[in-house]
Amino acid sequence: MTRTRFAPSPTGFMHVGGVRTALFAWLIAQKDHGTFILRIEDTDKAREVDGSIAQIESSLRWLGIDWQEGIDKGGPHAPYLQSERLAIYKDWAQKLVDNGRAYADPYTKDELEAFRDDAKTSKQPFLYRNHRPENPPEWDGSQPLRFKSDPKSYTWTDAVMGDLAAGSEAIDDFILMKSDGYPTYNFCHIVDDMLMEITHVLRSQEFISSTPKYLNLYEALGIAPPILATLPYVMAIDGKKKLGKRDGAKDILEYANDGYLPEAMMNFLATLGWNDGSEQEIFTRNELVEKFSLERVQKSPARFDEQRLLWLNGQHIRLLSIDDLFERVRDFWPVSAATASDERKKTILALVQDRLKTLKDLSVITDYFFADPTPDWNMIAENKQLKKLDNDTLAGLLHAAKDAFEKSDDFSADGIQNTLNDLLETTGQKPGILFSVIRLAVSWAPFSPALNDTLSVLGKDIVLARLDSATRPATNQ
RNA sequence: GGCCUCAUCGUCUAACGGUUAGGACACCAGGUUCUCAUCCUGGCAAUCCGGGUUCGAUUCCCGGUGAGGUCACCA
Repeated sequence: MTRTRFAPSPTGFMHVGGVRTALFAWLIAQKDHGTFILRIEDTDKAREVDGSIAQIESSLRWLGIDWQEGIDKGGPHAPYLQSERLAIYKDWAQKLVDNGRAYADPYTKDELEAFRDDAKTSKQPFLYRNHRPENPPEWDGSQPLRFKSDPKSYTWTDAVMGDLAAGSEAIDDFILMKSDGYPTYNFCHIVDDMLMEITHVLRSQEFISSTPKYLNLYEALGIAPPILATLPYVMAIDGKKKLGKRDGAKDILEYANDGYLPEAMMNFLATLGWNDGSEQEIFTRNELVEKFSLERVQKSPARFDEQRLLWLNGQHIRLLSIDDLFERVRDFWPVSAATASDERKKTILALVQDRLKTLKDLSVITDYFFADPTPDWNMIAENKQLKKLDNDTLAGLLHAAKDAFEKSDDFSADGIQNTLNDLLETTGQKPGILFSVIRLAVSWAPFSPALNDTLSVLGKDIVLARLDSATRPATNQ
């Protein structure tokens, strides 16, 4: 049974790179009806940031990634917080000491630094094992504990990268336990993955160089490594660097606040470095679970293209039913909509659904439905059709429209269209002029839905009032 | 510097050695009685370079080049 984990360290918010790793691990577990585990790797107390764990959890929940085992849920291999598992790591470290596969590091920081400087000046890679002490002191926990490696070359198969190889120079005596009593990632992730029966380890590219070290440790521990899958980086769109926090990677929750749909984000992240081989671009969550596979993950890094994310967001907004969309946009209405009924809001929502790229767009493009807009005469002066008309003509058109609507009993969209068509004949104007005048007079907005729909939703009283107030200043000018 | 990895339109990508190298985003042009958006149609645009292997290489091999990673008491 497939068991995967996402194991972030609580050092701040989640950005898209980290979320994608979690997503891929979750997808393969879902696909196999397996288990997805959230483990928190808090072994570096200096870098820890308060509130990170809660933020990681809410980021995953927002995206719709749920876990079956974790610090909040418990599970058969609890605890899932590494700082609560220190005794376990110490036990395993002791086993390695007893087997002669680990030893205390006797050097001071300065001595180590000197070794490194030597390596650097002679343009050699630094290998601690070249300085392995002959008679290391007994490990009492106050010194770092190092792995006594068995340098050899390895070939292994990566679920994404295929066959990989490295020589013995990639193997070194790395630190297992730090002098503060905490284990290093290099050690404890291996212990935990084994104890938690993880079947697939997914992580990003930077770990590829240290994989031979891990393979060496797996051997020393006498355990079979899980399936390893290396994910290529997500790159910043304009740079050649991987997308990281210091390069402007945004908190994934910022996208939620900016009106992005979690299913759009999931679709975007999944197809960033993966495709199913078909020409399908839009995937629902279920389709992703069904179709995802590590074999089709790209080997090379992909750039984070926000334009594509924006497009996908629009596509997913259009896929939603009005009722569903209505639930999603609750926090995005303009303040003027505060007293409007749900029914009215849904009617308006149906009109603007095709115009939304993000949920945040809702506020600006619906405001004039709820509150009287402020006339902006420049919109007429700058309109390429209307600026040619003199004020009397404009006022005449507005009066004609007002008269026609006043007499009309049918204020449905169809009825209004009939009135508008009649007006085209009686005024002898082109739609480009007549409709623009009316549209601006009732909305004073740069754009709006189809005129008949807009007027119908606004209602007869408001339409007449706005046409009237647009007439007066125009005649006075 | 050693070691490791990667390489198709600007971007994301497709193409079990044989295709006019396909699709999508973006961009440009046109269409849908007004605007914006949607939708539709069309356009622009790519196999890093050099050698092999082969009747035939985007595809396989070798060598360059370029990019990234790694060589932490960080993960």
